[in-house]
Amino acid sequence: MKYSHKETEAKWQAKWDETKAFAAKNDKSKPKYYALVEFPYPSGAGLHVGHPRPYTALDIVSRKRRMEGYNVLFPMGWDAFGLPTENYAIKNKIHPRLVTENNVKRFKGQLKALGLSFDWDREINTTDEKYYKWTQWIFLQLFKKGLAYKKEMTVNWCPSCKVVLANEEVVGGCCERCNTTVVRKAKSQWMLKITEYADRLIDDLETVDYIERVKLAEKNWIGRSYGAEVNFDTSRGDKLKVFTTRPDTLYGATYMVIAPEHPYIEKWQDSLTNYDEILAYREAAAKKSDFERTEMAKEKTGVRLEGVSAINPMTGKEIPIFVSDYVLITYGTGAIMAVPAHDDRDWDFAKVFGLPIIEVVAGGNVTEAAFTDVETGKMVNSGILDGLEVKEAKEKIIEYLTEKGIGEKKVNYKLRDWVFSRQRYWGEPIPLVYCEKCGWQPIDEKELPLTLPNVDSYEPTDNGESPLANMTDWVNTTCPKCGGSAKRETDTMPQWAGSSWYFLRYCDPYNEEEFASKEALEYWMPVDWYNGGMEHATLHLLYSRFWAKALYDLGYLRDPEPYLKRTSHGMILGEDGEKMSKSRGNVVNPDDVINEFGADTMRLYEMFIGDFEKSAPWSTNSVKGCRRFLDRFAALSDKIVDKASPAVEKSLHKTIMKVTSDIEAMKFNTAIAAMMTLLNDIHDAGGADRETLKTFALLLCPFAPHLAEEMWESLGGKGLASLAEWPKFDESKAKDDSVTVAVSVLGKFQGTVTVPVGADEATVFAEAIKLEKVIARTEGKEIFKKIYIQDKMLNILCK
RNA sequence: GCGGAUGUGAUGGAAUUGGCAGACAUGCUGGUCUUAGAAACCAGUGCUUCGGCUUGCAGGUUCAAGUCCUGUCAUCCGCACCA
Repeated sequence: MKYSHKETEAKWQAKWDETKAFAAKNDKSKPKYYALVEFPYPSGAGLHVGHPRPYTALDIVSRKRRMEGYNVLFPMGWDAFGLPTENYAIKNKIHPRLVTENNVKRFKGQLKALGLSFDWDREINTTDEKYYKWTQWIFLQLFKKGLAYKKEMTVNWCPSCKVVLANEEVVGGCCERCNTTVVRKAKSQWMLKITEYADRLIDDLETVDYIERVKLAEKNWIGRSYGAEVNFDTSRGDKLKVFTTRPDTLYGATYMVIAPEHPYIEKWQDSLTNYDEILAYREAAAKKSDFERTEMAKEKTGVRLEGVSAINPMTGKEIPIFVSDYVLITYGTGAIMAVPAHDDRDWDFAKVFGLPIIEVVAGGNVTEAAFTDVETGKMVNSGILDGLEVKEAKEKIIEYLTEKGIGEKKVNYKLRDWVFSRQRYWGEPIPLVYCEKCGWQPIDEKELPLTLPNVDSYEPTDNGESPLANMTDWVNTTCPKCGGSAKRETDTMPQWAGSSWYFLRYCDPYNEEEFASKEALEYWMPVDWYNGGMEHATLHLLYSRFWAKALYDLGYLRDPEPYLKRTSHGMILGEDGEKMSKSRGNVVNPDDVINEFGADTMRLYEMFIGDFEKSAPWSTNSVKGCRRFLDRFAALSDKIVDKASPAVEKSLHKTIMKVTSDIEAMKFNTAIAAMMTLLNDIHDAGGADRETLKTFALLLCPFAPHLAEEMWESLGGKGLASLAEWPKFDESKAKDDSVTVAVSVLGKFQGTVTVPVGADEATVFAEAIKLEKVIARTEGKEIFKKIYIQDKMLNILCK
């Protein structure tokens, strides 16, 4: 059989489409399997060779599941709201909807060319009104549940995009999208209370099968830490509250620090003799971006509050209070007790300001550096805690503080609430109106979707309002509660909104009454296997788990976790080993590869390139190797013999075993290597029988489906290979009858002997002692021990 | 600084529980075919002074270490004053 990838691919893609071979049926008699890949943002650049890697991997899993008899849901859609489209639209004066349409068309064509077995009948698009109706609806449920609130806050502001960015969108102090340095700006924003779910987002990780690094990334991002809140009396007669994870070191607190934005600065104004100096420091801190602020981390700065001091509750000593930007207003209480002997930052600060460093945990040398070890030290200079270990001291002091009413146990998180407002056009309108009398009111759910009006210009206004703010017709409305005049919210939702629940919509994509029917959700959810980028572990993954939990709490979902299993793929790098980028000029275009070598080769190579979880550089030469394999496979149809040799039969069963288990373990590269070995074996044997080749075609089908179908058909296979039964192996046929056993003398390898499988030590030894090298090594020596691992090795010890 | 990962031939990478390091592929060398090239096919391919030596480096545990332990170096990624 001559292999022409263009013909073969066109033929089978058409056939799959016609027969709707991969449509997920609502057939509840079969066990379901929901495989999910992250839906792409349809950018103008088209598909990138990085995209097909995760898609092909889960396509392989999905195809195998279908062949194993599962009812498989493997859907695809478009996460199409977002900044690049809007920026492109502004620049080229095209409506973002049109830009999106074109990009989707391009992406879809490219994905189809890869022969991915998506159920295109369930395609969704986050910018579709019928879709974002439900994004808005879910937002309203969150609002009604008290999970959305408006807050005046300093936000990350990108002066170029003129948009507020979430912390997660700020990379190295710069806008994730345009790389402009981000500044801080006060703005009233809609926030979602993801922090209310912090504990559950951590604790429920125990119930799911995520790869460890994803769990760790989420845990670190949420950053839960246990400690205590302690109230310090001040000379003003009020109390200054701090959070600390080291209450055990309380005796060593020799000063306190508050954040520049701390409200007590105003409160204490009349007592502060250097108020102007403090205000000047605050202003200087506010001008710095977060990035500059951390850049300055090496040098500690600050100003002492003259006129107010605090009392260490354990020592009774008066201690000074400082304002310094190394304390953040957004974490804990915005104030700390400083223990320079046992905290690096406090130590640095104390050195700059000549503050006392009092050791309270023995074990280090606090004149040299802070001693922060919590495992080995013993408490000293600590009154009631003396002699205790750190852990014991922590418990005892918290008990004491609680009893005296000075403090209490407290848990804190690094996770912040989610800034949910964007001053942009191309996003879901937030379905709320503001009434002078009634405050913020949700619009009537019957009015959903609240659609994006057409505007003349998509550019944000200079004062940072969304372009929608200029649409007075749209903005002015009536209050759903009192009927009086009211104004719509003109901010839109962030790109993360649509992707926070899309996996639910796939279950029932055309439902106009609900975001998905309970029935569909209960059949398909949760997602059985979700693969996606590592970069989403702390963003999309966390957000969508949060929404799923909120919907669960509201009774819309049966399970509190949306994904049973989460895996992550490595990046595909350029041939030079660097990240692919236009500026480096090392981008490989998938269209070219498909055109020259075919989709099957592309798929195979993407999987053969290396360990799925690790990044790997592209190599055009290696692509050829995959094509060569397919050519040689196709040529097998000319090498049909009546009966396969025993060697081929054994190789076949070994390969079925290997491919079957490797797919489950995401070891696609070794699965392919196993099939290459089978091909070599058949080749060496001069061919194989029809049934062996048919089985081979089925094994290859998830990886290179077009050629596999062609082969299957030419060998007389019935129906589609893609829907045939997954091959079974016979373990007894995969077993070897004889095995080579390695022989060592004193741990050094000397040679091998071939013995029947399961041979005992005496048999192996009898053969081994005939080896020349073994004779030379053991001659005239006393053999005092033999170590034999059945079927593997024999080690002879002599002296 | 903290957290995570990775170091194996010329290259991408294989190698359950410690048990023949280098599967599979690329590249390279030689050959067959061809006027020639490409393709295809066949043979070879870690290094070696032929004793041996080899999984970043240095130790250790073990009959046996790429794999376990200690230390160290390098690279990549993420977070970044989170008290």
